[in-house]
Amino acid sequence: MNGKHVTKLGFEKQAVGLALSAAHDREARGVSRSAILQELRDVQADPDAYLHDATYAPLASHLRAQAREAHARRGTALRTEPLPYDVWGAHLIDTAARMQMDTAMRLPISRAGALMPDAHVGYGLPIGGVLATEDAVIPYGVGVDIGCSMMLSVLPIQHGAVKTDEAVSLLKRHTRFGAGVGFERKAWRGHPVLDERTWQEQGLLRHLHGKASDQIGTSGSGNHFVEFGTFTLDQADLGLEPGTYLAVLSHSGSRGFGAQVAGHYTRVAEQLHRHLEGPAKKLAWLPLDSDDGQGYWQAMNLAGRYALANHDLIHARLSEALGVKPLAQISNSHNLAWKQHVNGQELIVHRKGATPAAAGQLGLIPGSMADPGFVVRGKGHAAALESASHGAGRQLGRKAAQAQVPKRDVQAYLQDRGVTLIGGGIDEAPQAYKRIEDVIREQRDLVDVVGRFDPKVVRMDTGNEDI
DNA sequence: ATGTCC
Repeated sequence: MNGKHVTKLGFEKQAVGLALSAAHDREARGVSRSAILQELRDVQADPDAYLHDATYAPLASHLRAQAREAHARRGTALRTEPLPYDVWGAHLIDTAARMQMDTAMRLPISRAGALMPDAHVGYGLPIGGVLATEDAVIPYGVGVDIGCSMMLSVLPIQHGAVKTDEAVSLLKRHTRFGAGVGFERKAWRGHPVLDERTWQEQGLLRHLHGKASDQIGTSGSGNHFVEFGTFTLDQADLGLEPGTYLAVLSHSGSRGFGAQVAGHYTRVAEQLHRHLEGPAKKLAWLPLDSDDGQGYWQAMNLAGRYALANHDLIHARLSEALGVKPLAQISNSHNLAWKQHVNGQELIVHRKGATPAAAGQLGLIPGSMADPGFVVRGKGHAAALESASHGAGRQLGRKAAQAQVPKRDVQAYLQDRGVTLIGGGIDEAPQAYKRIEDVIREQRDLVDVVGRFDPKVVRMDTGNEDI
């Protein structure tokens, strides 16, 4: 037996050496050449069956790894030209975000996409990007804050019946903000999501259950907030009479748990796609039918449910402190991937900072710390992959905002609108965001406005510089 | 977005 016999069977690279070494082993045991060649063909045909074989295990395990890599690289070259996609509010979107979306539309797994009017640059896929892929999921197509979401509770309380001081005190007592933060032991409350069996189904999830439990019911940093405000309905909807109500609006995500899930699977995806370079590097994907693809899908969906559980507890604590039950509650995730039929085909639709807006579907689109947010109803626009913006979108990056926006301008903006702010930073200044009215106007074909929320008392994490 | 490297 020599290398020629083995390469003739189709073994490549390191597999040649491993096959040869196994063959010599069998020869030494007196097995005939033709029998050995048949054994090698059998291992080749079904490596899984030989993973524990005394002679062929190393070869079998290597063949399996080769097959996985080949599977991951299947059709791996980028298209020369991006697939066409529609853009809403193009004049509000900078070139860099458009270029990121172009790169995403060149991936071999991409089938359709759209850019929302709040779009701006992110890692990999731009924020405000919607991307449909076939049989593959991109961790950075969902983003770091997996399951980041909104929730609104409309309360059976006259607006104005809760004074500013009381609202400030309620927010300080019943919400917690910031990286690594959880409720203190005596104030901690659990949630059924923490009892799901899913946590036991992956090593990574078992490992992160403690952190998730510590941080449940809290808000993060950056653009996350919890606020009291007035909710105005011009006509009866949501089971409510027209009028102005006291309401709570929150923006929160999956905290450290989701961030670590994102980090882990992004590394796995990048390892699988070492050939991806430049702007495409962060768009590395996982085949959905691979162990890692399934693992990400399971962890991502758990992070989505966990993020909504955080909102549940935020709203439960505040409602209970006021001694009321919400009249209506609305929520939606805007950083997640869904299985969705697109032109009759089931695809994976990534929304990274985009609100699901199927026909009739309710959603929440916030403005900024001192600008209105809107309850919207989707119109199911096919070219937008049934999506809308997730907010106003950044106009200035965090650093640019710190450098350009004077603190007194932010204070004046807040004062003009009668907004009281706890925490917050210049990087979250209203002046750093696009005008929400412009963004809503650009997507009138994607959503109808149902009602309007005006923030009055806002709590955020403390930014780099307080306002 | 995240105790910004499992």
